Amino acid sequence: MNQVFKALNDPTRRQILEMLRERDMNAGEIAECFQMTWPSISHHLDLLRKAGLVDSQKEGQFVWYSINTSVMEDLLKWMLQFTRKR
Amino acid sequence: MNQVFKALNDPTRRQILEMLRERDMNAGEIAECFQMTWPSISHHLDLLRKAGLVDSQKEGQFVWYSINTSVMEDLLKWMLQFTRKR
DNA sequence: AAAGTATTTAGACATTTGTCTAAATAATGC
DNA sequence: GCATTATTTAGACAAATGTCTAAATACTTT
Repeated sequence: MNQVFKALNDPTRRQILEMLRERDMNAGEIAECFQMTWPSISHHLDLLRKAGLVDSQKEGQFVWYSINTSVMEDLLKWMLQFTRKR
Repeated sequence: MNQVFKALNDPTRRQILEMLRERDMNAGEIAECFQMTWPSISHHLDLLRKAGLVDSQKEGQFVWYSINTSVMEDLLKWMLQFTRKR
């Protein structure tokens, strides 16, 4: 869970998640959406993947990224404890 | 929203929130639950307060902290977008 | 096999973060 | 008013983080 919170604690990574919510994207497409070098984006994707928030799959020269909502659902459960009555 | 994610990105602060979910506590009570100096806990409480996740109220020499779930609900909304079908 | 495209790895560097100690502020009780 | 208790502020410091440039890896096309 620690890794999930860590991964979400960056605006670039959260934006990547929001983009992947719409459709799967390859690393290059993602990088082009930001004014940041490819290695930086690659690093962000790595953190998201390690946190289990995205999956990656190599297809030819491209690496496709997709969102993995199951971890997000775990986080949701953690958060729900605060909104329910004590 | 940035501040909220920042505040949640620390195990001590998350534990404080979980404790405050059960009951309001003063700063000293909270500090005693951790093997950490009071100034460190005070700093964590400050970040939680600035993120809007807790409220504080002075009463005599004590400062009472309580959880504020409205910000947590905003976060919940952000998160729900990922679990719903695209 | 050589050149080109897509992506990651390695290493450096400045900034941010979490913790500490020491000192300051504020309320209470003698 | 002085000592005691509760809490915060200030300042220092090591560790973690986000970004960059340069180089490496892997696949494709010629």
